[in-house]
Amino acid sequence: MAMAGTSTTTAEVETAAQRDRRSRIVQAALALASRGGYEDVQMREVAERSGVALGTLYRYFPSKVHLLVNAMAHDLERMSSRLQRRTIPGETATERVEWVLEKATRSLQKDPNLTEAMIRAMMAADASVAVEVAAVRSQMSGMITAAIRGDGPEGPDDAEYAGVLQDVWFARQIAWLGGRISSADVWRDIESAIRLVLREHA
Amino acid sequence: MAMAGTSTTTAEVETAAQRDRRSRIVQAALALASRGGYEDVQMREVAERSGVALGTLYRYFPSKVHLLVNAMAHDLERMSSRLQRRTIPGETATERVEWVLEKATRSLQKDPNLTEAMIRAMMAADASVAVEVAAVRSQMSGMITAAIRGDGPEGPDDAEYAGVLQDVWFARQIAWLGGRISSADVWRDIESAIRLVLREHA
DNA sequence: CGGCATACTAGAACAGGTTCTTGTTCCTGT
DNA sequence: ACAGGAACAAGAACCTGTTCTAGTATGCCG
Repeated sequence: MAMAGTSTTTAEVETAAQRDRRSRIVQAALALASRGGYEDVQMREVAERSGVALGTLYRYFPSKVHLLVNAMAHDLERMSSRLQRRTIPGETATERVEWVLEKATRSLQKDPNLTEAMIRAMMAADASVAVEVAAVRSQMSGMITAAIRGDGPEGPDDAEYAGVLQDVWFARQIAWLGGRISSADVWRDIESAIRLVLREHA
Repeated sequence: MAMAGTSTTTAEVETAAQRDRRSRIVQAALALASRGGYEDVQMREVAERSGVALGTLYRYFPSKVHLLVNAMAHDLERMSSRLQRRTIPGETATERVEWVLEKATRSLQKDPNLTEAMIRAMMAADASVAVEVAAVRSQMSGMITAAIRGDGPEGPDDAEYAGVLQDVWFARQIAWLGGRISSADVWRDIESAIRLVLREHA
């Protein structure tokens, strides 16, 4: 009885082959998402393309939503680390946040199908995906707060600003997916929200 | 050819029996949503409970999302017309908006399963549901702008404020559904967004 | 009344996400 | 090397939203 734990069980570590499978799965999902959006990411085809059995796919990602939210976190991570490697241009917080969010928006909307798949997955996420969703939000919050403070000190309300802006950002993306506003409106509305939230932040 | 139109075709009018069916369907959907949320609203059971064939259900509401968004619009309409019949209490725009949104939030969260079903449907809505979704948003915007102006004149930015607040409101509901924040946090975050957006509005 | 389009019923059929079953392969500790 | 369990493959099976089919009922126009 004693010493229950990490002996025979997998625990946390993955073999190289497993990292490989996981990566192939994510790549297949991204490719399919890019081709036809959320509904075109079919689990049977993801499995086939990544050369794993359907059951194995479900062992790695317990649902389609998990898979896509994971892929989104992965994408944002890349973008975020690219950002950290440079100074965000702009004199004011407003300018810097506009720069960052425009870059993020543009980068995502360059591939509308992929964006649609990711946003839709974020929206469909229930409590079982909380951890993955939190990772995505944390990435975005980090980018926004970094832009707010520029090279200055952190403000006490920065996190709150970032939260509201992120909410608006997602909501506008959904409105776009829902055909209620155009792609151009997305950016116009986000920009206006930035000015509204960050007014008086010279 | 001439005079195409409302002769034999159904056009817009519904017989009493049809209004009745439609109402029974919505009621059945609401009951099921209240029982177990979005996933418990199963189209076969809605059909059975409302005494119509599955095909007929789909004639009235072309998808589960249409059905639930419609139900939500119906609900908000009741709430909105109740609001219009009284004066919103509060000295400042902030107080009045807080009053209205808290009432709306509380009213919805009194039945969490029902709320979950409706919000999830709103999020899942694609372009084909744009009209119904627009109706819901318009109801909410109306309530918020009415609260902002109180008995005063309409401000030029009221619609924008209402839009941002509504985005935050929905986003916080989703965060709650996604298990990322608690029911109490929902209200705290919305309140803080109201103050942020409406600051300096005495 | 006789057509005739439309609405409706009952139920099968289809589609894609998810789960389950059976047999095989890989890894780990001894 | 080997026993035993975890991971995997292949595919059937299940569930629920959606669509389709065949037959029946209903209302309407001549």
